[in-house]
Amino acid sequence: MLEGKYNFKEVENKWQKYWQEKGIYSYKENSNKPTFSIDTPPPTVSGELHIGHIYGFSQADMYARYQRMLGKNLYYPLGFDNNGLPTELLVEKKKNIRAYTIPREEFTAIALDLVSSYNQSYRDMMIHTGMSCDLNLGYNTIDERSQKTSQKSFIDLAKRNIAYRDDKPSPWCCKCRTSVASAELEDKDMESVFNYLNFRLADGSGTIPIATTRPEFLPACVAIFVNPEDDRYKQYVGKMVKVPLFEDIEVKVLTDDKVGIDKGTGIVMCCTFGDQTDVEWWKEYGLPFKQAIDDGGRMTEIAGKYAGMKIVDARKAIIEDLKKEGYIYKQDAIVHSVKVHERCEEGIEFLAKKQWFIRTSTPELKQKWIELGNQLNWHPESMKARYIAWVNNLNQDWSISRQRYFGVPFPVWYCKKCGKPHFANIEDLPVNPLSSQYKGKCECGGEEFEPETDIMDTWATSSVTPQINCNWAENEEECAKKMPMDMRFCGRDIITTWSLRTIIKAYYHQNCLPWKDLMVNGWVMADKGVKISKRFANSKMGLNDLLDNYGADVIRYWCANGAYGRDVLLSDDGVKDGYKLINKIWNASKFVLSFLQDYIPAKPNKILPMDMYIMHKFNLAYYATIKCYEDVEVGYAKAEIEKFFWDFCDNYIEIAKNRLYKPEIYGEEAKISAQWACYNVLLGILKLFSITLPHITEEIYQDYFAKYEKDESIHLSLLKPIDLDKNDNIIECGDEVEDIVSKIRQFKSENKISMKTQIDSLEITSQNADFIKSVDYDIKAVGGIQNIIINSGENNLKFGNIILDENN
RNA sequence: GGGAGUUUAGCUCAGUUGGUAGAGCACCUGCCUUACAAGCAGAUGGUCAUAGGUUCGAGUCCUAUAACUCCCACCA
Repeated sequence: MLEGKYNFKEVENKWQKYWQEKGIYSYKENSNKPTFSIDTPPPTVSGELHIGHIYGFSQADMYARYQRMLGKNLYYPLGFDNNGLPTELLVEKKKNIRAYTIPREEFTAIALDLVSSYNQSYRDMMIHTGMSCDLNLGYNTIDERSQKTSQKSFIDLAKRNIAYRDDKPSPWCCKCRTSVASAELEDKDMESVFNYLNFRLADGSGTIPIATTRPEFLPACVAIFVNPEDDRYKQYVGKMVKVPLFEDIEVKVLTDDKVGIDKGTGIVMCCTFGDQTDVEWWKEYGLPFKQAIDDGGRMTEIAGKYAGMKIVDARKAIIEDLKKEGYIYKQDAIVHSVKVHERCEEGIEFLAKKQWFIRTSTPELKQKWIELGNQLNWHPESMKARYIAWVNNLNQDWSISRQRYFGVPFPVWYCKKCGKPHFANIEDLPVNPLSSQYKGKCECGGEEFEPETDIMDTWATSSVTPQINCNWAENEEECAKKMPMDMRFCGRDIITTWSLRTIIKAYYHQNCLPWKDLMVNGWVMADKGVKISKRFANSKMGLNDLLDNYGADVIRYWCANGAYGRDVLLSDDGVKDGYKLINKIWNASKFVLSFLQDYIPAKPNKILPMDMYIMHKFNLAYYATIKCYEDVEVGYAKAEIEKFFWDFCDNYIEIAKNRLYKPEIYGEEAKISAQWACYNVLLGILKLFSITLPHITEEIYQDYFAKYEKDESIHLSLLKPIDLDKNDNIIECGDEVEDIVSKIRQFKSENKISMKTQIDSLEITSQNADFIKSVDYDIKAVGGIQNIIINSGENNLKFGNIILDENN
């Protein structure tokens, strides 16, 4: 029997253990139930989980629980993304080491060790927040199965010439010492200086003005551009110009309409490579290649006396010298936005290095991605527009190689003689080319091979999670049967990366969609415009504190907030809201069940009108709630059942309790009727609430209902409406009774008297006089009315005298 | 510059196919009522960002404008 105050800590802990021990959420391999498979996004192991993760996960978990309670067998794994740069950076930070300074095996060992302790804490947190994934189905993106899948994917694509190797210039982070994909870049406003330089014409006939923020690129200057329409500079086109400080370099003045006439001086220097435009010009005009900056962000040999300096130091020194030599005629301080690497916020450079790319950006392919995007069910629908817009703007192939250490190696060796790549056998995967040899000969006769030292970007693995889940690496037939998976959820920030790339891989490998439905959740904002992130992990709003102060059910209640896909502002007040509901559920259940202790549920011969009414009203709420879940609107669903629940407490229980308390007055039959209604409605409410609030509902279910309902857990029970005969007017009539009760309360409130104060008479005129007559005992009891007179006619109430208690 | 989103009560947000503006919180007035004062009952509060248009009728549809947010492009 439920007693005392609700102790969420004890209760949540108890059932979390029970669910794990009993395997309540386990996937049943040989079940005859239909499977519902979820491609859970493996959270990136890069620090602490925060409320932002839980927000997206718990909303998806609610949809998963809904599917489970429709009788489906859930394939609902929880993987972890723990390879690649984010994890490597975490290891470097936590262990205070730099990956490139120690042997790779050593670093990997340290990383694996750290990763496993983080996995454990992530898993625990998922359990503590009431997630219903099957932890036995998990994977790590660094484990053997994932590596095998990623490598197989790579070999498959490379052999079909969909993956290719090229040394086209691509974004490079000098701090992380690796190439990065353009999708991993962010804009950041930086203070800088616009330097106006006079370049001298080679024929000594004068100077031309050029403005630059990056004078350290002068040694890599390969051309000068003006706009062909710019009359000011027409006479210089085709002339040679000496590069300041590097006078023996002479470059030609060319024209291109990408040059903005009113930007800077209207004359641009093209260097290899200051930015994306330089790359394009270099390609288009076949300009020479000069590398001024190395992997680590230092000046190269060609920078002469500046060689070896860091970029910023070289810039300072060069500006000094330019001033000394009289090249600078003006300097303007500006703030401009520059591309930075999202992981470390360091400005990126463009370096030409051999990288592996996957073809994604031809017009035909883009058309395909859009077609596939249109076949996918997006929740909410509006998120599709972001995807389509992104695909339309795709202009670069996807670079997948990274010059880092902790990740999936490329299973490839290059012939030392001709450079041709040779791939590992699929059966041998996973393979690390650094620790194994290529066994074979090259067509050119070469017998010596060089292993690839790069690793794959984390996205190259994260984009094959459906294939990992569906066992593609081991059994292609099984995978073909299982794909597309039913559902995937992710944050709106990774529509462009994770979703698109997973769609691309599924298309290339299985020629189908990776999933049927995609749920895209919004962000938790710490403040207007500030996304919550790991920085907030240890704040008052950190997960541990929230769990400690409020418990998982309250947090989940908060997560089921409003329209799906919207951002939400985190505030203490907002989180508190759920506490009230939990408390109410506890008290109402405790109260109702106290009248059901000696009751054995069975349909009674006679069901009283208001009892019939509340069951019909529950069914209405039931269907409304189900409709919301069908629409993947977990917040609306919660709101629907919650609305009904408060109505049930404040109106129905108030009516029923008189009959439950006093069978000697109202009769045993009236009590049994109310018990039947209470049993069914409370059970129904708990089941629907169990999706949002898995702990308190399980506690109440196990305390009372389990012995009759026989399900091992409320979470394995089936959602269903109460079995009732059709009854057309019951809702209208019952609502009118509630309305009359409400008016009685209003009357008492206006007269500032207690609700229990008696009124000697009430004259009710109603269009449903017969129904009102049939429940007059309920109205009398709940309203404290001594005599009721009921007439047929236009709805109206006439109150008699208030009977004042002389003791007051 | 291109695209997407947002703008409704003091705050956080709902508002389906056009038909009398809603909830929770806060505030105010009452109520110890044999589950719950973390409760109950009731009241106050809105030119639905602005300006036009379509319509018998617009928070909702159309056009324009403004502010904020995000994505992309540009950032010499």
